[in-house]
Amino acid sequence: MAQVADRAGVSVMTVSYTYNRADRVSIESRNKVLHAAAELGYAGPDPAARSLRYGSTRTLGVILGEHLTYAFDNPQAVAFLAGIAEVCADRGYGMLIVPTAGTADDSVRVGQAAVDAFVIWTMTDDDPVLDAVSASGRPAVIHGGPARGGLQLVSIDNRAAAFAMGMKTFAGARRPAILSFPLDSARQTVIASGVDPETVQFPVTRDRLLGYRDAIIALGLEWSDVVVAATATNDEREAESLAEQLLSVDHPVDAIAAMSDEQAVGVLTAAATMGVSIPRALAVSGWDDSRAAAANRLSSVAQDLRAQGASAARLALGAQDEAAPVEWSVVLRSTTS
Amino acid sequence: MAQVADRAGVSVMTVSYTYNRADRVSIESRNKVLHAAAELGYAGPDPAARSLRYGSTRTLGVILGEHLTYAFDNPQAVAFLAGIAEVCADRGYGMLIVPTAGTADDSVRVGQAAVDAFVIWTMTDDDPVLDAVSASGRPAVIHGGPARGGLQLVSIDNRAAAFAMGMKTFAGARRPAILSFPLDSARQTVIASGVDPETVQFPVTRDRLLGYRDAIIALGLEWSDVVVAATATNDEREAESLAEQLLSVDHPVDAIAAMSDEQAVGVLTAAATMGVSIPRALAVSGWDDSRAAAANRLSSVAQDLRAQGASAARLALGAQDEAAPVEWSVVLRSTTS
DNA sequence: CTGTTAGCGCTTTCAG
DNA sequence: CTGAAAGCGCTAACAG
Repeated sequence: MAQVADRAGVSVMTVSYTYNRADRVSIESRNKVLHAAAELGYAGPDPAARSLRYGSTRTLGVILGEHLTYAFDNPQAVAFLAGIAEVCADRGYGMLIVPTAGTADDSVRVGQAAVDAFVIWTMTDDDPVLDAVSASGRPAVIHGGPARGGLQLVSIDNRAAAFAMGMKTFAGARRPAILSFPLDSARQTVIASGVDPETVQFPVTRDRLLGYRDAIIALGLEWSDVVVAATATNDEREAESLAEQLLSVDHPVDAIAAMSDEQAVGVLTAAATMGVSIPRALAVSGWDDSRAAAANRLSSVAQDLRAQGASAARLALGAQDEAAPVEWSVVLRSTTS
Repeated sequence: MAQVADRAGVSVMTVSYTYNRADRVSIESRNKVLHAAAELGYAGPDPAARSLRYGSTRTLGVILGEHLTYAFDNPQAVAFLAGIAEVCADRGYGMLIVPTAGTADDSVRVGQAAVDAFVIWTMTDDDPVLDAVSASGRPAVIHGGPARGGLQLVSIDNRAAAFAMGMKTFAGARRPAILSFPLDSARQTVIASGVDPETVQFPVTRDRLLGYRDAIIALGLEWSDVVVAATATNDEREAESLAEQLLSVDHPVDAIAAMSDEQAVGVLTAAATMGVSIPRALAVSGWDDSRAAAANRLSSVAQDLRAQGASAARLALGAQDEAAPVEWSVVLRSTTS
């Protein structure tokens, strides 16, 4: 900038004004500056220097709890990100994806991220990255959970929603089952019964299991009999194969509540293949009320992830008045009776 | 940092060393510093100040030519992003998504992005954002196109690949058609014949149309007879509905080359619904050789978008030796004869 | 092992 | 409308 000022025969302040307060500069000076800049290949004020001076980077950090590949594979996460992006674009903020690799460096990266605030996508309760975020002293909003002192939370009440949907899905069932997201960071495919929801590290998954358990108990069924099948990723085909297993035993399950529409559609495919009648012999419900849910006439829990992303971003960037609880609803179609 | 130094009774350099060259500091001083930092709630060196001092932000900028929602909806784009993220995570770089809104501000945002280099995902030839990138003087790698002086390019040879696949898909056909991505930024759904590929603004789409035309001509068919159906987005259902139209006329088309596997699967669904035999009455080919392609026994052009993302990121970040052309191949399954 | 000095490129403040 | 001075928080380079 000093060079440009020299060449244009003005002071640095005139150059600075030219880029920031065009109205404070005479057209004459302005032209001289722009000329000199063009000759020197100067493209405008250095963003890093500005950030230092302003004390703000005008950038929002986004931390994905899962490996980036999983995150992008997950339509819910993608909708959430799109909501964040919308707010960033709107306010002229950049959106910095902090790449986490599940190693100790992650915390370092969080500390070194040049951002004004963070939005965090679902992670485990004990993730050290959360400590790094707290330590950084920057505002942060977590989606899903875990709740954490000083960090704000944007989420539907997963437990209540799971309870509501569980009451519909499991109504009249004798052998209900749950198709779950992974129960721990090992992400192993498991089929088990009598799972203690409290041992699950992912807050969203835990809350949903708790809600389903509430429903099971309210319906007079025995939680310890309920089979929980957890997939490694949110994958339709994996869900299909698990569902086949659940349906091909002597006393097959007669209701499956899934944690995503992708999983639920996999269940429907398995049922179709095996000639199991829906919802007579098997009730099925999904989660998120995606296009796939509507297309398959699937009952599903509706929530607007995109709006939640936008809301989380606004909150992180300093909107105070947004503590309104997030809405959800149970959408009943023809896969539950 | 000065405050921490004061409180710890050392100089600022000792504080700086504590965070950057722990080995250059005695354990004693180190502890004093960390104590003081903890008391003051100091979380380590300010990233913005560092960027200024280092002359580098350790952040890679990513510019998506399409609206973010489309970009995230597109599995190819997502794979590409995952490849970039991988390299960033590996090198400790941040990944800044520059939100573009299709307005004049976009160029401003590019200029103000605090990044060392850019990776750009397919955009139109005349996008002003490209000028902003050039003007910023930072290294940039474009995926797909357009080629641009000074900017590097990572892409398969779309024209050659389309030619190769066209020769297989259209072989023996009498009424071939092409299911295309949008032909211009208006993104309108259109069905037309005799489309001039050169008028198409998106380089990737243009090159593929050129390649298909090469094949049509090589097979002795008439390009002006060939129907080009362009979808508004890369959507399976939209492709299905377009395919239904192409198949429900008096002389239905007998070969459809699509530009994505999602589109091609939509075509297969339409054919199944209408009882059209594949590949006897209708040959179909897709693009990208996704999991869906394998699952549907779909012939498809294979390319590794994730690897291309990684390669683009490395190139942007300064790898010199990577000018190797990107590989692709034609995978023939049972939807072509 | 620790400290001093200088300056990265910019903009706020205040004075013409 | 334009400019001079000061300093944002940090670290390279060089002493001690």
